[in-house]
Amino acid sequence: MQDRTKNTDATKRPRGRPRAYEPETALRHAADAFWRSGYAGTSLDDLSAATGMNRPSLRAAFGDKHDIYVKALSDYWDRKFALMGEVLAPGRPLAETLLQAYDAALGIYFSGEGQPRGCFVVGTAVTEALEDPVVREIVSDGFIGLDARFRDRIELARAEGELSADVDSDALALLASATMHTIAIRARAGRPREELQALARKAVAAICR
Amino acid sequence: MQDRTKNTDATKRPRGRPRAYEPETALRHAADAFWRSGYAGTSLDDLSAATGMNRPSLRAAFGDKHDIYVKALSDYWDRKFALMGEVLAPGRPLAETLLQAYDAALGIYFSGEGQPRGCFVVGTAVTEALEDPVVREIVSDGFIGLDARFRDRIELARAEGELSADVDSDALALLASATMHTIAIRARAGRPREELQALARKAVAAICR
DNA sequence: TGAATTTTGTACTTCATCGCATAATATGTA
DNA sequence: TACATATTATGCGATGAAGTACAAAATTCA
Repeated sequence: MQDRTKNTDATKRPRGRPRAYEPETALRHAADAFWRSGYAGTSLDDLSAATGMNRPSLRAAFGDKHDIYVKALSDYWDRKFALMGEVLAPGRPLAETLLQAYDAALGIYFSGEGQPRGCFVVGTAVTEALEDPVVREIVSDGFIGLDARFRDRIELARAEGELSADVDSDALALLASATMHTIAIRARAGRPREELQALARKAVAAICR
Repeated sequence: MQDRTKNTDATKRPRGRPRAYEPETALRHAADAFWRSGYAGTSLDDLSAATGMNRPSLRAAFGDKHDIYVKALSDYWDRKFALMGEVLAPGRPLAETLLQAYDAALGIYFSGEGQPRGCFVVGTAVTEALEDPVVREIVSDGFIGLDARFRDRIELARAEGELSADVDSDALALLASATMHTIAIRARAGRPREELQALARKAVAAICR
């Protein structure tokens, strides 16, 4: 048997000096920094301060600034899609479902400590997408994916007779995505949460009319 | 009479060495640089290269980087509002009017040499709006102004019987703005112009249904 | 106890960025 | 022609940013 005096955990530790951070929470803190100031507006020192890691550790763990950003961006999409997957599940009226989707999004857009921050993608990645092919593809694929989720859910409502049979599910899905985008933009532009909730209600009513 | 041998223009020139640039075109070129790389991603050297002016001249003419950006942003809104004012004028069917509004917007979003660039506000200012109160207010005011233009035009169509009397003009205006925003975002994310034109057609059909 | 291993922390180098000081240039005015 | 004026052009200094080399620290393994 092996000696385990120094390792009280059940999990087997790797060999050298243990990490002083959890990779997932560190990446989350790095994302917070990017979320605040954007990609170009965030320095490695900012990331270092946000994560509590020094620059060499940051590099060893996640790569350079661009690598860190791409990881944070992908992680954001993952969480957003997971959330939307839950919220858009069938079983409730379409209007209620859409409203909850926007409410869930607002929960993310106003998740900053003290101040709102909008959508990570719309607020930071869209700016970089023009000159950064990697970011551009991640952003583009995400938007298309969200369109598809909305379309599937709306098409379901149409098939079940909740919407008139002659509506265009694609068109309504685009309006649903557009509403998400406009909320994301306005949140970062400082519009208050209640105003955006009211906007969502009006938009949903118009889409489901 | 004064001697005018050196001044062939009819306009009275100021006293010292003449400027080597036109302020308006220089500001436009500076805006192009910001439009490409965003506020934080653009250096004074970039602006210098884009305008052909050296840094001291830039500063003397427009102030520091932030001043230049704010001037470019305000100028962009001015031109966009002028364009929307023309396009949203009454006299044609609402659907045709909205379609032309999106077409005009696409004309701006694809006005870059060779490559698309999206909306200056959505693509660059929204990122800064979070931490820059001056930018935030300009952005927010602009969005609210565009909402109002759309609402007025839609309300006119409703009052004239073009839309059913029980539609909510505010709600439809929000969808019209949202459609503009989603087009702006997607253009910067690299979606082709034809796709966005098709999107606009579907959105307009759904809004005016 | 000591070697091996992995991470941390400090510091150094290089380059970019910004503001400003100063000289050169091009005009109008006397 | 000389001078005043306003701009352009060059360059310096301080600061920030990014990458990396190297020693110190904390752990596992023999």
